[in-house]
Amino acid sequence: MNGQDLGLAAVARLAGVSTATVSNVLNRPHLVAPATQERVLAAIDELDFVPNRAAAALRKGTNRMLGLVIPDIVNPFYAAIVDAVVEAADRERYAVALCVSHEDPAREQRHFDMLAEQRAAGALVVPITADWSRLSQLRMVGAHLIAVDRRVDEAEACSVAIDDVHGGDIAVTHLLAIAGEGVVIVNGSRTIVQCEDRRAGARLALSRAGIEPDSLVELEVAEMTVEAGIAAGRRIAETGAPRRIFCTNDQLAIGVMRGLADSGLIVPDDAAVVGYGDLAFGNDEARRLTTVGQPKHEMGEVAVAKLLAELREGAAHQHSATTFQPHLVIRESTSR
Amino acid sequence: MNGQDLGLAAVARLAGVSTATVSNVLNRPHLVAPATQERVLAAIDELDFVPNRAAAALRKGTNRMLGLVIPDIVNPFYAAIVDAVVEAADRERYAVALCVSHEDPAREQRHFDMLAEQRAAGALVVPITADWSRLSQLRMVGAHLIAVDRRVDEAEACSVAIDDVHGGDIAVTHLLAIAGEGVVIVNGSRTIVQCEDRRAGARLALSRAGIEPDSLVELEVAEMTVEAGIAAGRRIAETGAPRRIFCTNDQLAIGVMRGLADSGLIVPDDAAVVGYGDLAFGNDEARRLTTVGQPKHEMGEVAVAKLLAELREGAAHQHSATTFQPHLVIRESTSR
DNA sequence: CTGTTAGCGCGTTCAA
DNA sequence: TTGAACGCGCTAACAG
Repeated sequence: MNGQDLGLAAVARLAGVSTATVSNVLNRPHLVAPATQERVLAAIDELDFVPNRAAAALRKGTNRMLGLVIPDIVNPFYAAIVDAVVEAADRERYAVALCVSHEDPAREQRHFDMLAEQRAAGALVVPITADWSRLSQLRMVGAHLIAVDRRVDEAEACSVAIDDVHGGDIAVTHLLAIAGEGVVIVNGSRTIVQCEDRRAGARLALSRAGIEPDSLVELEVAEMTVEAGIAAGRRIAETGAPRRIFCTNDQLAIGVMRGLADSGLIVPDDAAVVGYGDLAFGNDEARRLTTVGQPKHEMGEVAVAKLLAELREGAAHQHSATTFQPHLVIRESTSR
Repeated sequence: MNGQDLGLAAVARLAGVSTATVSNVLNRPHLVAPATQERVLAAIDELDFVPNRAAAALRKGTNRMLGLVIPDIVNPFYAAIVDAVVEAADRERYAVALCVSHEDPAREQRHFDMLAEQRAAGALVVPITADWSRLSQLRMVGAHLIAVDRRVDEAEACSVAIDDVHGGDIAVTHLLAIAGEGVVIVNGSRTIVQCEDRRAGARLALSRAGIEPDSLVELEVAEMTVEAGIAAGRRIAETGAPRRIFCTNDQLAIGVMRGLADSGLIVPDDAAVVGYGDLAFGNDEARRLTTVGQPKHEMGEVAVAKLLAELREGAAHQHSATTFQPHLVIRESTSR
């Protein structure tokens, strides 16, 4: 056990072969005679040889590493994506450089620069703005990019995203099957794409059911938090708004149920509530909430798969955009 | 804007200087005359030159990258640590290679191998076993290791950890100041170090108050979940156990409050409950829960600081173990 | 202050 | 099937 690091050469010397042969047993074992292989492996073991990826990266111009750029790691939605990506990458022996942009474009830019300098083979990115051109520097050095949780023109790049319109659709379609009149949506700002899409889906569901979409009662909240949900729930109870309620995330839904309870309205008896996200919070209210589940893990896995495919295919590669369909997770909050 | 990558040499040629000078303006600008610097920077800009870290890493034998090995990323406790680490590393222009061991030693080993091959400058690791010797391979290639959330002998390595004994102590000391008789602890398996430590702290608090530690009523649960907490809460209500309750994590505490409520016992009027962790769940029950807060962010930051210090100091470095003191976050669940 | 030079460890020709 | 030799892009001496 020595701490020195003489590289292939030392191994080659000990095994009585050339460095090329050592390199071959490591990377293209089929080209080396079994006997030689064994000798080399023994030498590697003997010397505790650890291949130097930096040298390989320099030589090959690309590194067995990929970047993952997300806006926030504490958010369980992104955490789930990170989990999936890291696992898929690990399976293929890729390192994952995690970058958290915190919604700061300058920081995001620095991350791209860094990944470019590392000669990362590619990057999975949840961009904080729609300005895809900022990603050009990564492109330049041959890195490949996949947009995650964002749909991007197939001329630009591969992307994976979740169909939020469909999510809103199935949520409200489900509500419409429950006895009652009218539907209310508790939504965040419509400037957020996801919020707008979920709303569009809700209206679509109404239309399909032969109901005027404008009859949808809309409650917009500034922050999509439990607190805002509570306030919304109270307002719904007080104003006699519809008792079939679609909340565009789970926190809002949990809050709404509380707000309703404050006014003596019990879910699901007096009202039906659907949330969105199906995030694993530590409480069991979430376990009672009917919600729209997103295939986060699958999205992460496919993102990695797309990236690796793009690397493999080279110039022949055709970008593709995959959209995942969310699914309804039916639980107590709508069981009447 | 070309996609080619001719390196320092191209920049040097365009700026009419040598490669060494270009390298200097990048890494030691103070050694270069301002005028020259400007010319070089202009050339860099002109060619969209992106330095190649792999080459630098090869040359220097170490990479501006550090590994972060954790058991689980979906767990908000680790997510918070990742957040802190990534931010601190980013500030120093270090890339962070995230590895998730999923409690699998073989996988953890692969991660270490990979980090060694990448010639990561160091790694922060939450080891899944106490077998510190397995980390020797990383050591060998000059990587430096910091143990996170684990206390390690200072002869071995630097470490950062949280004093769970103290956490149990302050939790129960707080409970003892509330009117009532006896204390019950709802705890996970004592084979888990954290659980055992929190219990020890609880007993310590009793002793200090002149109470026989064995009077502590102990409820052990198999899984530290909300469900288990509910069951425990019911049991407490039924058996007339003490109404001053210390739960060794927040999920248990939330469950206990529910279980008590099922039997008509209202917190804080009929019982006082303290949790542990102060994790940001999406519900506001957590916002009402008195709990033991852990300085997760600080721990992550200090871990990075220790690593960078170790890198800077070289052979002169003395390992150190820092223990963070948790603090009580007093909220409604104990306000009587 | 700047240029010259010599590798860092590896992968990949091309010959043998 | 194996070996010799070159160079990937950069940094660190050292010289000027």
